[in-house]
Amino acid sequence: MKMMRISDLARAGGVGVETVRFYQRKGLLAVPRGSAPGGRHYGAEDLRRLRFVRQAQAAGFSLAEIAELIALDRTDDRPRARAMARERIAALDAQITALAAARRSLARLASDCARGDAGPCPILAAFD
Amino acid sequence: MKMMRISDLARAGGVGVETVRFYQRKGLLAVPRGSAPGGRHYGAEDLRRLRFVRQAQAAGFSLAEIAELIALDRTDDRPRARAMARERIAALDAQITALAAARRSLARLASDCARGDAGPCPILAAFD
DNA sequence: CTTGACTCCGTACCACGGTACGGAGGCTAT
DNA sequence: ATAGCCTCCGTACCGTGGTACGGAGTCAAG
Repeated sequence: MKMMRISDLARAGGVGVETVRFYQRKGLLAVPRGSAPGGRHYGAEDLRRLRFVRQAQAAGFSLAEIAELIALDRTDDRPRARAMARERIAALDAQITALAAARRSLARLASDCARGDAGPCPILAAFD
Repeated sequence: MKMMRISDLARAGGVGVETVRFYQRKGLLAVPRGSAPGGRHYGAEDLRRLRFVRQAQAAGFSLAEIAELIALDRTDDRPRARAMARERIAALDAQITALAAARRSLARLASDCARGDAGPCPILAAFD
């Protein structure tokens, strides 16, 4: 687990080395202790953070918001954390609803455009 | 309905004039017949297209894919239309599943970080 | 002690989806 | 007929989230 180099961290997190460095610049990941050049580079905590960033992104947070969440974690600012979670949940609900509606429209489109069907394949009317 | 100017079309479609022009450049919207400068500019068909673009975007299609869909509509290419719809549905299913999972994690986070609660508010562990 | 693999660091570049700006010209009302 | 608002058109710029590149340094193995 210890003595990970940046390339190991990147691989473990499922991203590229350049992406790790990009996250470091954005303040999402700590840059390894300036000294200790030959010793440890990254540890379990860094991987935890990297995974958090990816998951939070999947939840729809922007990198700026994720930076804020990390700061909140350090300061243990519960009210703000709660607020951000609630806001995001509301946005997620709206998004899920919209995607489900789009899915229904597309399913209808796919069946209307069935191979060899004589009826119309009204792509432009798909979302009416 | 007739004699819409670009600003009317934009308003009706819920976008800015510059966005309409951007879509025209991308081939998503027809640019008004070069002649007839004082006469009609845009009609119901243009608004239909504009609305289609926005809905298709909401369904997760990129603008390039939307351009392809419009071309498919003109050529009535059913197999391809079906394939694109099916592909998008699969992506949508994956995305909806991921968002629902994220939603659950956030709901747990929000309740764990309840105001005044003495327990931990483990933001970084939210997605474990 | 040189080669190769790796690090750090800065800068530049990319795709996507817009958004803004400035100039030339046209329509309409005063 | 001139002001004001609109159109068209090209070009430039923006934020987001990366991705690539080139140089300088370090480290271990051959």
